[in-house]
Amino acid sequence: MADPLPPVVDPLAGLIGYQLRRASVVMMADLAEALAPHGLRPGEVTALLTIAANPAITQSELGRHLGIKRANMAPLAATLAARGLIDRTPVDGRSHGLTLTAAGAALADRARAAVAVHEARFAAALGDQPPGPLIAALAAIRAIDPDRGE
Amino acid sequence: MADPLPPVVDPLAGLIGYQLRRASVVMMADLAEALAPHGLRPGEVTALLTIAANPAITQSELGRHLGIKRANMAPLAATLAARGLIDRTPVDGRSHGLTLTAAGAALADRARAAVAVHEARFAAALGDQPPGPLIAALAAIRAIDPDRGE
DNA sequence: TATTGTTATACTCTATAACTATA
DNA sequence: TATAGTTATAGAGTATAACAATA
Repeated sequence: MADPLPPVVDPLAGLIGYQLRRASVVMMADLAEALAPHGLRPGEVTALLTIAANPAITQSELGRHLGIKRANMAPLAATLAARGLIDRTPVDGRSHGLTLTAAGAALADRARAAVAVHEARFAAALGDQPPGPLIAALAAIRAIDPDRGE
Repeated sequence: MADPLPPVVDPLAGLIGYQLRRASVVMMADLAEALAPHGLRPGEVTALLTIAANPAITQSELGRHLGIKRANMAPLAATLAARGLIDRTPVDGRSHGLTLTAAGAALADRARAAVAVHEARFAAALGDQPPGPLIAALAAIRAIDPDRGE
């Protein structure tokens, strides 16, 4: 009979960075699928939900908070405005305050619900483990370079 | 005096997916910096270290294991071969077995050391928490869609 | 002088589709 | 019919540089 194939030896299994990256790819792909029916992508939802919680936040504040550079924030905000989801009103001569429109608030509500279902699926995968320590560990890793992405 | 700026409210802080993504970006950027002096990128190192641990592994096996599609594995393997880091020897008429050259093994050793230093910096950020539960949680998340990336 | 917003551009990673050759 | 490898191509996300307008 045929020799059983030797299993692949995985020298990366114990690496935090590797497992972090693989888990992130899986979860982002699942989130993208969950949001697609709403016509939204992950980055657009983080913007919508943060604007909902911070009316009149400026583009640069939003970008700093989400780790999105100004150069990449501009087309994102322009897209949301063109779709009638946010209003951009000048706060001074150079800053725009971002606020959800009624349509944007309604879509944010639907997106928030979709995100909650998606999150619950993954939280369940942790089994007995509560998500708190995981989130704390991830926040600690992020804090090593909090300015990454600004 | 000026009003203190109201702090930004973060509705995403409790989301596993968001923290996972942000932590992954920070850690991948740091890894890329740690590997740049060796002329390697993160994806190339995962390939080198996995080939080192699995001599004569085929491209498709390697890609399945690392979550890299065949279409993206081809140029990666071609680059490593062109740099003299791996040998590609036919196992049958259609598969290539990948093995490190002496230069590839030497570079893999240096890369492994650089990765260990990088990993230790991040493990230290966890403070009292041992990395085991974090890695287990990340592996559980990945297991929700283990075929992602094949 | 520093900040905000914008545009242009490039690089990396990931993805699908189509093709050839071989099992 | 399925698998291995390749090529071409497209879509996101992230990055820098340069610019105009404003603080």
